[in-house]
Amino acid sequence: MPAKKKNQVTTAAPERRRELLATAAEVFAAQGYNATTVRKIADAAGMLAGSLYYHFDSKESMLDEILSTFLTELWEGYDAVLAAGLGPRATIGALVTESFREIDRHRAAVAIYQRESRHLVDLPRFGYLADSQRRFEKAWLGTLERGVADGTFRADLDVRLTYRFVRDTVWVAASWYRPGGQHSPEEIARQYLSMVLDGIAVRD
Amino acid sequence: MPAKKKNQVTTAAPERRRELLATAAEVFAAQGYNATTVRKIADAAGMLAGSLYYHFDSKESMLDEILSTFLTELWEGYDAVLAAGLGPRATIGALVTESFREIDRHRAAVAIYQRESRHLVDLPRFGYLADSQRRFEKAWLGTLERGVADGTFRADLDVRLTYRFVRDTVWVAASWYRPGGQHSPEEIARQYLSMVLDGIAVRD
Amino acid sequence: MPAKKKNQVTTAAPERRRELLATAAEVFAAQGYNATTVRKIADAAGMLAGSLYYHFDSKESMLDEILSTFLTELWEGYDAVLAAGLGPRATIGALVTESFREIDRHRAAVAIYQRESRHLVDLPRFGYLADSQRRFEKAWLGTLERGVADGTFRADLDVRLTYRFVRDTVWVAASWYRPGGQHSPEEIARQYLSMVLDGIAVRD
Amino acid sequence: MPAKKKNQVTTAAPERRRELLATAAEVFAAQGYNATTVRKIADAAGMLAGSLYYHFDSKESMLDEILSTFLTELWEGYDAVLAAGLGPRATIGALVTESFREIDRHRAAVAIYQRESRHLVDLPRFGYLADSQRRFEKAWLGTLERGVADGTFRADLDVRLTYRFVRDTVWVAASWYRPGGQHSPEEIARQYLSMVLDGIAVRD
DNA sequence: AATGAATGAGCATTCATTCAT
DNA sequence: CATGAATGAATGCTCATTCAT
Repeated sequence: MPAKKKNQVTTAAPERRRELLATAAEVFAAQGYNATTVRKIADAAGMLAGSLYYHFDSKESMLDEILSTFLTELWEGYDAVLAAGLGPRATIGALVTESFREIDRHRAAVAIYQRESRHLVDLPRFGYLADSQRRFEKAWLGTLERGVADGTFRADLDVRLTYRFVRDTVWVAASWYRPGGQHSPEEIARQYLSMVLDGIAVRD
Repeated sequence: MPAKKKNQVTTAAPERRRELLATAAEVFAAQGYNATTVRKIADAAGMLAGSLYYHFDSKESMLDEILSTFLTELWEGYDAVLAAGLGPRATIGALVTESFREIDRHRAAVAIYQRESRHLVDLPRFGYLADSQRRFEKAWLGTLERGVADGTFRADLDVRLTYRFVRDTVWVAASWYRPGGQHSPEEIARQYLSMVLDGIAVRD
Repeated sequence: MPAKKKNQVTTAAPERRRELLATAAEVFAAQGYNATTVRKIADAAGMLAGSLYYHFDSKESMLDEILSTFLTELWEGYDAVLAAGLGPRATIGALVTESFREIDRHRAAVAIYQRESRHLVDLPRFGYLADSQRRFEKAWLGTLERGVADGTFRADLDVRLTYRFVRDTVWVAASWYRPGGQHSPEEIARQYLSMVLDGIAVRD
Repeated sequence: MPAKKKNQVTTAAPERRRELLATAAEVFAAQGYNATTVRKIADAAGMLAGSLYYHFDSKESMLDEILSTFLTELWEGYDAVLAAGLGPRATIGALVTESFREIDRHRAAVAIYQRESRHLVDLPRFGYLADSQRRFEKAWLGTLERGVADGTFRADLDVRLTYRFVRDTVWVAASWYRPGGQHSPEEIARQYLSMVLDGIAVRD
């Protein structure tokens, strides 16, 4: 969705570009977008601040590219799950698992998204964030409602509240998750699903 | 904007201070601490930027006072719960309920805390944040472990993971909760507890 | 020379005014005029910054009154010396002695004068500083020239250089002189005169 | 304003730094450190205020570099004199001459030093000023004492008073001295020495 | 591709001053 | 006389961005 303008040299090392974006994403995630100066990114990349402008139009366009790349990949995964025609419980399970895989792959982008998306949504350039949020809500809320309708999920809970609960529960994990830790994304997904679906209390 | 006639001389000053802090907290919560300029706070308070310095030493000291006031009140509530000698399940219930009450009373402070505490911890001035986090973990993790030991909570889940799950689940609500909405803090607490303890799936 | 305007209440405690000016002079001398905030003066006087404006029009008018009071008194002393019709050597001696007496009485004012007069001269309000400097130069330089003419002072020295030498030698003492120290002003004057007139080397 | 064509690449940078420091020193000397705004320095250098921060960390670090550069050079000269093993009278002569040469070379730095060193000494960063003052006193006072002991200088004068007299007499000259004037530093030194050593009065 | 140097807008903070009470 | 609260201009400094080399 974000347009890459002014890049006359499309053939020039897209590899370098990806490296620089990964570096920028780490710094954004660690310090926050606003608190991250272009100089810090440049330091981390071993160059001078001005040199970054050869590769990117602006600090904002780096953020844009980081977030849009992440969301594009996220939706590839989600769309595959949603197209599989699974039942409500299996769909929730697959979405949660897919989400933790994305957290594993794009930890920095997810952390940035969590922290910054609320105010970015207002900028025209980041309109796709709002689109994504709408699709996101539709996918999760719809699945929950289908599950309530067919008796898979409890009918005595407020569905919107439940949606927020499940959504937050998953994504907030990006704030403490570190790739390569003791739990694999799939293992974390399994435990989270178990808690969300069956609760933490022992059954009577 | 809130028109408060000046009280009988002696109570006037701390009242103004509280008003200004409430204003600042709203702006910090809405825009983030770094992105909030002193001018924005002053605008919201109907005065000029420099005038704020008659009441406060610095922007940072406003943040400090907002957070420390909130944490002081939070711990009054938590300490009362922990001193009550309840069982694990009732303790978790009371902590969750108390937490949502605090979110109701200090929504802005909680949102600020969520967004900023990670990097503030490094500043000596905000050392009490680290103290609070330690006590927090001890209270929640301890209660969960007691519950696993006495058979209240499931033993097949990773306790640290469960701790994070419950903790985040509760506090992240500050990002969407709006006081005066359709659910009271107690109602939200009840639904959250029901999800966390018993799960969202219908029991077989 | 500086006009005291807007003091409707001329009968009101001139004593208090003098106290406040003495306080201000000490702070100006210790920290420099620019680095002295009105609040520091008020602190030293045991009141709030705004309250000083009941007594004085501005920070600058305090400075004005301090310097003009000092110069008025200085010229009373100098004029008496110059009117006495002494010879060049006795005149220089009397001027030096009188100068150290002024340093003793107005140490703060002298220190302020030394530090600030150069740039104050440019302000219309402080035009009397330039007048004073001209009269000063005339008195000292004239006396030196008379002394050279009548064989009292050496003719092989540049008179202007000698003038600056004697002038600086005396006044710079205000930067280290502390009233009530081990040397009286008269004793310091005697030693200074001895050095300036006869030199520090032992005569062959 | 001083048009220097860019040197052969490598020498360019430190040259610019030196130019900017010279400009800053002139403004500091003319207006006082506190009264000098960064914008004034920038104006004098033909750039914007913010641009100075590409070259220097802060206004204070400019002052620091100006003073430490001056003191380093001063002590090179003084140390050479002190190491020469001259008698007291020749040592005083050489020190005075060297001092006027430094005033000639670093007029602005000397004026700044005179005006600001008293309060700068308290800042840890400027601790070297106190060191320098101690060495300074040791060099001059020691030489005077040696001179009194061997009969070169008068024994009837207070040595500390004499020290202050000689010290101030020399350095205060920086406040009126203009390089390129009618007297060379050496000529001024000769006249000063003649006055200090032999006095301005004609010998009986 | 990258550097060095500069721009210009904006920021937190200070401070002399004002004024109703 | 003095206070408490505010003003508004200025200050040192930061930072995204530009651009000639």
